[in-house]
Amino acid sequence: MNATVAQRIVIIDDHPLLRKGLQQLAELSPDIEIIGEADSGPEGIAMVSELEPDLVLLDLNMPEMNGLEVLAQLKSGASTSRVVMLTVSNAEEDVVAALRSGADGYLLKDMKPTQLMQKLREVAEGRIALSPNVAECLARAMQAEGARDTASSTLDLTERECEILIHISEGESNKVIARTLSIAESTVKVHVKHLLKKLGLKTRVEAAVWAVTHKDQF
Amino acid sequence: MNATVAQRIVIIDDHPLLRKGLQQLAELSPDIEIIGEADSGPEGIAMVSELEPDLVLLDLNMPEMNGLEVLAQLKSGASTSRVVMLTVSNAEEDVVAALRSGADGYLLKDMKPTQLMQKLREVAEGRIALSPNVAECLARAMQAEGARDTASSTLDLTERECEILIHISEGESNKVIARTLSIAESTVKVHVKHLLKKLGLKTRVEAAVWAVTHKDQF
DNA sequence: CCACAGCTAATACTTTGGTAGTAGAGGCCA
DNA sequence: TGGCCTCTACTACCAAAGTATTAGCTGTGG
Repeated sequence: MNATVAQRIVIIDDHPLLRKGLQQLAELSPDIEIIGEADSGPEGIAMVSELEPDLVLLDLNMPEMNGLEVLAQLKSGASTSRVVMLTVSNAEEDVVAALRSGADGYLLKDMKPTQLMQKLREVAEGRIALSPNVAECLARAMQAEGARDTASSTLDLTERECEILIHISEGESNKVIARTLSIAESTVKVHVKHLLKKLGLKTRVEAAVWAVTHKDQF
Repeated sequence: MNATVAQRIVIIDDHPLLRKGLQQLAELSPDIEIIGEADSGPEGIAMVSELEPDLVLLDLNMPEMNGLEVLAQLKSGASTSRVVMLTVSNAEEDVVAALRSGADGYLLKDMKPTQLMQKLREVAEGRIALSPNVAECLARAMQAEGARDTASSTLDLTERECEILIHISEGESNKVIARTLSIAESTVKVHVKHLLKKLGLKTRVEAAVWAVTHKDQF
């Protein structure tokens, strides 16, 4: 293949210790060369646009700027670098979000060093690198998504309904909601009835629980 | 001081990369020697009882066996090793729990290597090592604790009340709860009234929200 | 201009929730 | 044994929630 030239890699990770570990590992692999390290998102983005590495290893959990944001910026910019997430989180949401945002791989930090190097070589060949667990995780996410599509799909609450749903989730009664919004209680009831129908629920208690567990997505 | 002999250290952490980083670091410090590595709690406990290191570096988030459990076992056993948590989490609860369980330090993995080494030397001198942020975190925890003592303090729901609270948080009506528990609706009402009083709430909606946000702690 | 969607409001009615007080059965502990 | 707690259950009453129907007022878009 194209193993004649070493892969040029940039690491974006706020953990110096982990960066040291990767460096040491790279020294043992002639086909892999670490040409830059950044310990924050913004710094990493700058470095990537300057060095144009073949591969970016990107941590998900960083202070200041989230890894997913960094990923989005890298992928929306002019860079042609491939980006592999290297993180401790194998939470479904993170995996799915990363891949949706165009990540070229998702590896967990608890991999064995030799496995990790192997995966990086696979990425160089154009493949998508996934830790073993992550594949399973993806499968579950797909299942969950399927279930969701059959059930809900209609999350088109009006502004007013959203507003009232929030008040419900704070334990307020129709009367109180009416007072704080300066409308009649009967009006609040109408909105409540509508939002219950739209969410496929039967009582405000279910609505409250739904609201707190699905916080941001409505 | 007693810097004539190198500190003998055991690392318990499931991240090989991080262990490599620490090793490399230790090679540069003549007064620190890593005599063992374990990538799981049980393995680590066995290793500590065998090697009797001066210091144990212990990760908090590990599969199989939680770092706090490992800490508890180490501290309850015959070992005289000092134990320092080395982790990514600076969540208040974790810090507080670790120190309560007898940890001799709490360091974050995003420390600079030189700082880390310095902290380890401090531990050797009998001091408690804390990452800068952690101290602030502790202060907040203490404040929160004070507030809690004045406000709640009475989380002594009976088994039945807990059970019913869970059903409420799943949106079930008193009637349904009664049927599934095979008791009268009037009895359910009694339990609901009691748990509302104990939690200082007014409606089942508030109770439902409280339950989902405080999930495990009741 | 008309149709449509969203917000408003009212009335009337049923169901559910929450409070208060009383009370019996069983377990636990001093 | 007597006191205390938990779980059970009832009655009666009032407040809150939810349903159904009707309807006026806006603004947007075909």
